[in-house]
Amino acid sequence: MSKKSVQTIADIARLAKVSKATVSRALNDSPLVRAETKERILRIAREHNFRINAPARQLSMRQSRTVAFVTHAHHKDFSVADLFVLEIMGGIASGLHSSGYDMLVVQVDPRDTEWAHQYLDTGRVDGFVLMTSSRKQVHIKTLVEMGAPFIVWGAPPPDASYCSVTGDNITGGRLAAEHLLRRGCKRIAFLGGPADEVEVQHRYKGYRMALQAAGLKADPALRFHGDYSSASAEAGMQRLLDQSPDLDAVFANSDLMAIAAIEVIQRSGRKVPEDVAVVGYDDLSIAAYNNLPLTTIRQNIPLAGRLLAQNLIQYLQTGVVTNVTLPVELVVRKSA
Amino acid sequence: MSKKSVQTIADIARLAKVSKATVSRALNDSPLVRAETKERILRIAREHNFRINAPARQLSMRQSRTVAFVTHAHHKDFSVADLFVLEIMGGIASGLHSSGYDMLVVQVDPRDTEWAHQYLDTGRVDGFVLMTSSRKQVHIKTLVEMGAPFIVWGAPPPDASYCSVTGDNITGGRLAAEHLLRRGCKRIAFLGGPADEVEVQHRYKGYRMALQAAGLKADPALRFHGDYSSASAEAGMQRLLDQSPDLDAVFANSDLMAIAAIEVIQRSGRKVPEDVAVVGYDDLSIAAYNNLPLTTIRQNIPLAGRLLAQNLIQYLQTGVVTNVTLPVELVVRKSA
DNA sequence: CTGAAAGCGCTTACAG
DNA sequence: CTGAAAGCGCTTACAG
Repeated sequence: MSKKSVQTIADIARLAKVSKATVSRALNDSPLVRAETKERILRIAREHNFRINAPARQLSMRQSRTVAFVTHAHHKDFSVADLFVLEIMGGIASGLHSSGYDMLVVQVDPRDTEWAHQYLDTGRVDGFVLMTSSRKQVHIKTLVEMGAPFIVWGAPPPDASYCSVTGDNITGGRLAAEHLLRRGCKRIAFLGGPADEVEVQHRYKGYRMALQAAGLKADPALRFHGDYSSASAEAGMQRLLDQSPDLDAVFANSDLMAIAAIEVIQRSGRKVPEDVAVVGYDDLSIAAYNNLPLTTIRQNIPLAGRLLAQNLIQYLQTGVVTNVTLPVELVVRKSA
Repeated sequence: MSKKSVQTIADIARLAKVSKATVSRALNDSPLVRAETKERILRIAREHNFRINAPARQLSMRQSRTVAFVTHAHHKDFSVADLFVLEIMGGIASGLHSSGYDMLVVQVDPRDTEWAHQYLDTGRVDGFVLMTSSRKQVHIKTLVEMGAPFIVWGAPPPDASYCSVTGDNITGGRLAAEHLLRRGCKRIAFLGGPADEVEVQHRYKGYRMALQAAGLKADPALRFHGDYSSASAEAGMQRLLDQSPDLDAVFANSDLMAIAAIEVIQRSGRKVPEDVAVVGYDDLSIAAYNNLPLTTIRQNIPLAGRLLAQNLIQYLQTGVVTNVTLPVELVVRKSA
């Protein structure tokens, strides 16, 4: 109601006594317009609170400057199990925002194969950022075949031709095990995520390397793979304890798994970290807040989010494929 | 690359030997087109994997079918303190999705007053959903003055002319206190959120009503207001314990506050729930996962999210203003 | 440096 | 029920 008269570049053009083309150029800071003309136009636009129409611009330029953050909740609804998603999403949103991009969040049904088309072919988004949970091979394959621009959080296969950012999982596994060894632990269990994930394999590799360097070898009986859920961690921890009552440490593949493991350990009458030391992974905010603050491997999640955003945008604009590995660090608190 | 030939309704029109207008009508399921014509067009569109161009449609219809979820992280980045936001966001996204709307997440700087214009005046979104944290009076005022369509989570002032959905806070407070009274507690502390929030006032009112009905009166020394953060809850709980060492129960205004309170209580050498019973609020997923599972007042958060979406869309389409109050329920677990 | 004109891909009065 | 045409508000060759 305030400014019904000045809504389009045509209005500005009229006021500035130039053509729409010139207004458009001025607004886009084109070098093709004389400095004073540009200034005058910009001033008028500002005075009248002019805002360029996004859909018109998108239609004309054939790009949306919008990126879809694709995810699906672990269960039906988002819960604390999706805390990682929340934390990284903040970083992604902020990274996109600082480059003038918007973030659409799309929750896909894991069985849906049309979602990418639904968003890309309609011109609603320019690209996707995928989380580990939505990073099924079939999805990646579809995206690659479509020629869809995307970036994934997580380790790519060696021959991957798409963008990714991932933590340094080998070092992460090594750091966790080394810390535990330094504490004097000898029977260190590996409470892992899914065995078929590269990340998990890398963490195991780092863990094994550390053990070997200490003259120990990885005992298969001390290895368990869950799915990152608390439930799987509880079951796994129980099983490890039953099979190997002498274990004196656990390296869990996520903070949530570590928290669940600690409960099981405590319920068994053992003390953490005295009887069994536990190190987690991720350093989610909850790790520090936990009843027993977690010793864990920090992945710099907000930074990871920002890099996902930046590198996807760079890919969109230049076609450059980047694969970045983020350093991780050990954060010592109370659980080990 | 697969279908360079069939990208627009003009292509479909050519194939179906009708006009673009007819294709458009068929695609929009207009009653103005004969059933068989419609079917034929739809079939052709499907066969060629046609997807309508969103920006063109948005430009033409002057609406984006996109809604902004506006929030700002408690701290710089999202953390477990924003779990409520994550959980409700899931509901909102799913509610929007089922009506064919998309969700943009926009993180606003609390000092920014331009954000609404930036998204609405540019035609990027049709409306906003605001969380309590972004629901500052100044923002609401701006939105109302702009005539911006929006809905807020939280209790509106009695004379509000905008949409809202909120929990039944009076009943929530009453239920919590009644449960504690039923357990035999007599000295029940109120560990509240900000004193100036209607929600908090309502919860206090319900709490006071329950006490009065039991012949007790609310002791001001047992009342503390924080800001929902763990830190404020810790400080508050400590103070309450110092001032009133005889307290035997706490009604915390969020699950996160309850969890923090429990820690302080336990550190003081008291047992929960034996010495001090604690009830939380919200029933976030973390309430059940907590080391000591929380007795709490459940707000059906996913449902709340879905209603926020639905009612905003209804407002966008019909102008009908709704204010819904969601029932709450007591969930008894271990902490009280 | 600037403008006239075409084009982006839809929708929707208007006319039949 | 169907179509021709105008219009949504931008951008960008093209010509000067």
